[in-house]
Amino acid sequence: MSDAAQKELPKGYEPRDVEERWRVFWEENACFTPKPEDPDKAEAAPYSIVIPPPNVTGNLHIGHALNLTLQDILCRHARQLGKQVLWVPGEDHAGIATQNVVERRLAAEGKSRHDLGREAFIERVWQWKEEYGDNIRRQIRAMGASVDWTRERFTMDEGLSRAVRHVFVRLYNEGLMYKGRYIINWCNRCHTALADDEVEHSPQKTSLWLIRYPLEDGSADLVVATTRPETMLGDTAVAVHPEDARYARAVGKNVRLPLTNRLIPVIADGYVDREFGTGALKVTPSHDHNDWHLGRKHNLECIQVIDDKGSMNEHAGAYQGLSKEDARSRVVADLESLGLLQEVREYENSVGRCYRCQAVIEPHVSVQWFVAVKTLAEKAKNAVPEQTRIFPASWLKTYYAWLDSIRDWCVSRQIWWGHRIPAWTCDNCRKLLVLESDPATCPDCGHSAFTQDPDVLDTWFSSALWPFSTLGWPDDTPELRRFYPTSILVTAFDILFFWVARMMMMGLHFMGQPPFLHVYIHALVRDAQGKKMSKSTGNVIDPLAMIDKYGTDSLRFTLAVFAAMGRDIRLSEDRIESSRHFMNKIWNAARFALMNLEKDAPGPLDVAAAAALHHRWILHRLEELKSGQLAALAEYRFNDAAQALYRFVWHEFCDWYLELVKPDMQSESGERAASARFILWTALREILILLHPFAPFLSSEIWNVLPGNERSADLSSVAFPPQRDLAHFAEDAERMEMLQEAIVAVRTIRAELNIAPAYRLTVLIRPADAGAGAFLEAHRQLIISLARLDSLTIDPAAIIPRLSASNVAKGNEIIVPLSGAVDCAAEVSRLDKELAKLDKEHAMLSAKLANPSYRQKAPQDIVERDQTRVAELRETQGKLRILQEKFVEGLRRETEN
RNA sequence: GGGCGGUUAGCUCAGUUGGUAGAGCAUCGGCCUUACAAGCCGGGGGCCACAGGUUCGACCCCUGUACCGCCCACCA
Repeated sequence: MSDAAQKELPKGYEPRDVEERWRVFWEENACFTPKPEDPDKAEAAPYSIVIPPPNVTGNLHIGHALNLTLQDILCRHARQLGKQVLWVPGEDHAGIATQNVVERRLAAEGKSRHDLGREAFIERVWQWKEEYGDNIRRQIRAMGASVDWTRERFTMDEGLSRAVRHVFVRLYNEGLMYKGRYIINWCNRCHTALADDEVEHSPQKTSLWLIRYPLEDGSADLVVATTRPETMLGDTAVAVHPEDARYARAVGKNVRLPLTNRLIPVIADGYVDREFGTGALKVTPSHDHNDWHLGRKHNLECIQVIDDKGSMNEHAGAYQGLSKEDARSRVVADLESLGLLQEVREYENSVGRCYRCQAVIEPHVSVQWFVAVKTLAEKAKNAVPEQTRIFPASWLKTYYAWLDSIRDWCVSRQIWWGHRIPAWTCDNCRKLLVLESDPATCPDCGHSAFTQDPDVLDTWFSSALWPFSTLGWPDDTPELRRFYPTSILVTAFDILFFWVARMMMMGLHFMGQPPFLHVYIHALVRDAQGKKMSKSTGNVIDPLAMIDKYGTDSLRFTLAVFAAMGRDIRLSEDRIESSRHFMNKIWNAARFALMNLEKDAPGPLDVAAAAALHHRWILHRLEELKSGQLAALAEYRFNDAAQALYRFVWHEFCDWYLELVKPDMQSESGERAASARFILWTALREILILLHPFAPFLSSEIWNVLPGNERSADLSSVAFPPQRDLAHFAEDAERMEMLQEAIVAVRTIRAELNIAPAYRLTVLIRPADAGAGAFLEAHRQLIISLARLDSLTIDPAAIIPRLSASNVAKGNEIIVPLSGAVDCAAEVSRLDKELAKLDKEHAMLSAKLANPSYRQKAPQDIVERDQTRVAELRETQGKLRILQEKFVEGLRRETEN
């Protein structure tokens, strides 16, 4: 940091000037690039995280910012604890999403992907990726993420593609990957199959049509209820409940399907809900998931009437060529004219939509590749919580429930952008070959012409391998040996199933160990309406705008301080602004310290024997902060850690300690100033270290100019400050409160009686006892300085002047003689108010203590504490009343004279 | 239908093992006290959703109710 060499800080903190220099510094010095085989680090514990790879298509949104912030806090903290840390960055190719984006671009040029052809289209997507992958890289970098860029990965890069093929082939050979005909979720717009969890359900107003299906023998009509009349053309049965008396006679007979005149059987199945609709269900195995299962069970024919573009096909007879929407109206109209439409009811059901493009999903029967997940899911389930712990644990149930109800995973997608399925068919003998490398000759017939399966794999297939594929698997690499399993996965709950559960399955199956020891599931950052932000809806907030306006550290600190476990964050700009205030506060505290410190590091001094009270106090509090932070971060209580830091730095270090230290600095005594300098320097130094995981830029910048540090001092490599045993300061720290209360008492009188802050008061203190008197006497300078006094008399026998405002603090009577024009009524009512407050507390406590069972059953220390408090209150009230009476009397004599 | 979470100051939210509540912003009063007006000092403001229960004692534990939100499964 050569150009930041002047050991002086500008007046306000300007993040923009500072941040970029540090990003460059960290990269140029390879600060976050661990060497797994470094003998010096052999003793260090490994700590690793793989980044949840953002989509190449998107911009980083505020949710990513939260995700990155939390991971970075953990990584930087782990480095401070002496661990060898690897954080692997990377991006996801996001099959459907990316293809959609590029296709939209092509559409703007009036072209479709088919105009380009597969090769050229994929080339086009790669170009897009190069452009936008860089965008995301810049944004991760902007957040200050301490990732190892030398190990950046992309789900479609060569190594990961190899891992994907390897996994596919092994699963196939193990019988866990199979090709089968099945009903799947089909998106007409994306023109591909989707996995069950890629379908989002939302309510929709529609109608329930009641249609009459005449029995073949003409004895009666069966009335079925449906929300999709157009699919009736593909009906192959009508199902009723086996115990439904209304339909008992119809079971086993046939009905004549209207509009087609096909005969279809009436079957009985317990699946049918007698209460719903008419209790008779039309069964269309080709176009409904439940009907598909029913059809399989009853060996029903499967007639597909809607094609993969959403139009009626040749099996739809007269309706062929119509869109499914047009077919619906025509079918309904035709039924009505035939008198077969009994009723139309208003109805609301939920309709499945594509999670990428929101188009309505059509159940569709086709040949797809599936992963048999039963055994994999079982392993994933059993590994939690013994091998992998989930935070917060409330997600356990959800995790188990999902794995319990999981169905085979449809992994083939009919798009072009993605990992091509490594399966070939021999052009000659039709043999299917599943291989890691392209086949040369057919093992059966010796021919060498093959056709590769045109489909690609689900994006989440490669994502599932991420924790080990990024470390070099299937090769046996030093990274893999050192850093697998990873320490923790940090992610939002919305991809718990898509991603986390599948990583667990694949990691356990292929590595024999779970992919991570801990999973921390953080909040979702929601928009102003509390709605989930998503790339496809476009309601995202650009964290870069916040960074630009308030600085990265402010954004990071805000996200951390609100990251309470298990609760969503609704982010607003004024919160980020208040974090900026905090950053600036620290900056100025540092400026003050630097003004008072000398060029070289002060000291050394025996901290455990620190002389003055305020030094002992701040050091003691600092130790408490340190152990608090260690505990909080170990349990992922980011908000607790950040909040404790905030309170300590602002309200203890700045509000009190810096003020207390001012007189030291001006002191004649060189020794006193020297020890103050050392403690100030020590406290600031450690504050910066504690702050660093949360605000890496600001802390680094200040660290860099702190006396005693080299010009290129790198805070990111500085260890967490060793803890000191300062338990013997605890009593001093407590007595500090007496001082603070006395000072506040004077300030309150000043404020409420409207005495100018600049006016130097004369104050008398009648101490509670000899001990308090000696104590206050010993620290009279601090009181004079912080309460802005002219003179201070500490004397148990001090005469109370006629007109004087007063307060009682820990039994000490604080008396401020008044002169000149004073608002006397204000003082009387102030004391009234004060007394009323004490009365209330006194009444509450004495009622409690009057209860015999309380005195009997409550823990002794609690009872004693209350008793002490009551005695204290009584004493304070007594003194305050006397002081008030004296004041009133003084007033009266004034007026008499 | 199943599961999860929420209800605390005007707003947005914290609250570690039960000992009657805190922050930020907002608000009121006073201050350019030479680190910081992005600041300092002081004040006001809460039957902790409601009803029961356990307990000496409940924001906290248990049961139920109301409203809000999310996830999963979906009755055609």
